[in-house]
Amino acid sequence: MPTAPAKPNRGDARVALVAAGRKLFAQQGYDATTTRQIAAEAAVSHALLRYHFSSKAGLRDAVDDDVLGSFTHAVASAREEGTDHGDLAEVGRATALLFGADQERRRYVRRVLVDGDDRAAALLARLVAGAERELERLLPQPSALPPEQRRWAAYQTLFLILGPLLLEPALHTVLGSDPFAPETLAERSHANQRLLQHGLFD
Amino acid sequence: MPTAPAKPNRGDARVALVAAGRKLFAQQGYDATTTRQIAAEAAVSHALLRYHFSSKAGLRDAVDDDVLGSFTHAVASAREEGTDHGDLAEVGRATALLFGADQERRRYVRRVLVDGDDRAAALLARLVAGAERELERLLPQPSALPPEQRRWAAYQTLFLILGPLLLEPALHTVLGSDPFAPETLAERSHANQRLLQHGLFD
DNA sequence: CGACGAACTGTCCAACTGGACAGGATTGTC
DNA sequence: GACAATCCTGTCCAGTTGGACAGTTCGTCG
Repeated sequence: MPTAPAKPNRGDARVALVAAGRKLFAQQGYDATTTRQIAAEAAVSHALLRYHFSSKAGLRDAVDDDVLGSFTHAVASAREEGTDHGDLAEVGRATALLFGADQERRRYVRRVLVDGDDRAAALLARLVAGAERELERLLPQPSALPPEQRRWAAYQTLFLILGPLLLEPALHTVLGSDPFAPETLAERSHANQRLLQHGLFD
Repeated sequence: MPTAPAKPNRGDARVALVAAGRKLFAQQGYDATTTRQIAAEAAVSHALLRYHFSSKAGLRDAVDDDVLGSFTHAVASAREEGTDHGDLAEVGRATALLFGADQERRRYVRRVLVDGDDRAAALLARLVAGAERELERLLPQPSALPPEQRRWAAYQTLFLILGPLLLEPALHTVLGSDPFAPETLAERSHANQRLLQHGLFD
C-alpha cells in the first residue's frame, strides 16, 4: 500500500526512500519491514535502495542519522527555549517537545529502544545523561537524597517518561484513547511533576 | 546451537518444544525465531512442531499459557505470602517475586509487552488492574491526591517497575551490570518506594 | 547534436521460511 | 505375535526475502 503515491522526481528518490524507511521502520520495526515495502512506499524500484544505500542496513543508518539528528536538534532547542525557570515544569516541557509533537519520531525512538542492541544502548545513554544534567540543575544542592537513591533518580524520571512511549500501543488500547493526545500528555506530565515533587503519599 | 542437547524421551517432546519456544521467543522474539531453531533447541524434527501445535502460532499460544499461567500463580502466591503489612514495601516484594527470580520469564514478558498487539494490551490491563488494587489498599482513604493525579498513580507505579524490564538489554549496557542482580534490584526497589513515598524533592 | 555519467528499472538468484505429507518407529493391548 | 494408535521423521513445496546485475532513461556539458 503505497500511501505516498506520488512518484518522486528524478533525484528526489533518496529522500523519498529515507522518508519511507522512517515511516515503515517506525510502524513495523526494522526486521518486519521489507525492502520492497519501502520501495513501494517511496514509489520507486526496490533495486534503487541498494543503489543509494548499498543495503537495507545502510538505509537504516541513513534514517537513524535523520531521525536522531533531528532529535538532537530538538533537545538543543528545547533547552534554549525554556527561559530557565529552574523548576520541574521544564521537564514536562522538554518531554512534550521531544515526544509529543511527532508521532512518527516517537514510534521510531520506541523501536530503537526496544529492538535492543547497541543503538538502543547508545540512545539510552544519551537520554540518561540528559536527565542527569537536568536533575543536577533542578535538585537542591546538596541534595537531601541519600546517595543510593540519588543514583537512581535520573532513571526513575526517565522511566516515568519512557514508560508510555514504550508501551504506547498497549496503553492506547487499555486507556481507550491516545496516551499522547495533548490534554492527556499534559495531565500525565503534571502528575509526573507532582510525583517527583511530593510522592504519592505526601 | 541446540544448547539443550539431550534428545527428549518419546512423549517428552511436547514439553521440550514448549521450553525451547519459551527460551527462544524470550531471547529473540516471536518473528525472529524460526520453527527450525526451536526444533533444534528441543532436539527434535521441525515437523513435530506442526504435529503437536499445528502451527508456530499454536506453539506460541501454548507457551503463553505456560508462562503467563505461572505468572498468574506467582502473583497469587506473592499476594498471600506477604503478611499484609499494609506498607509500600509489599510493592517491592511483589515486584521481586514477579520479575526478579526468573530471567527467562522476565524477558518473555518483555517480548509480549513490546511486540505490541492484543496480547500486550491484555497483559498490561492485568498489570494495571493489579497495581490499582494494590494502591487502593495502600493509599490513605480518602486519598489526598487530586483526582487527575490519582488517575495516573497506578500507571506511574507500573512504569517505574516496567521501565527496567522493557529496557533491560540497553540498561544493562549503560549500567555495565545486570539491572536485575539481587542487590541492584533491592536498591532500585527501595529507591522506588522512597520516590512514591516522598518524591525526589521532599 | 552526441556522448558521458548518474539515476533508475526489470529480472534473476540463492537462501530461508512455515507448512504439507507420506511413511517409519515405538508403545500398549489383545 | 499381531495390530492399531500415537509419536516422530525425512523430504518436498510454494512463497518471500535481501541482494546482484545488465541494461535503459535522463540531465548535462562539450
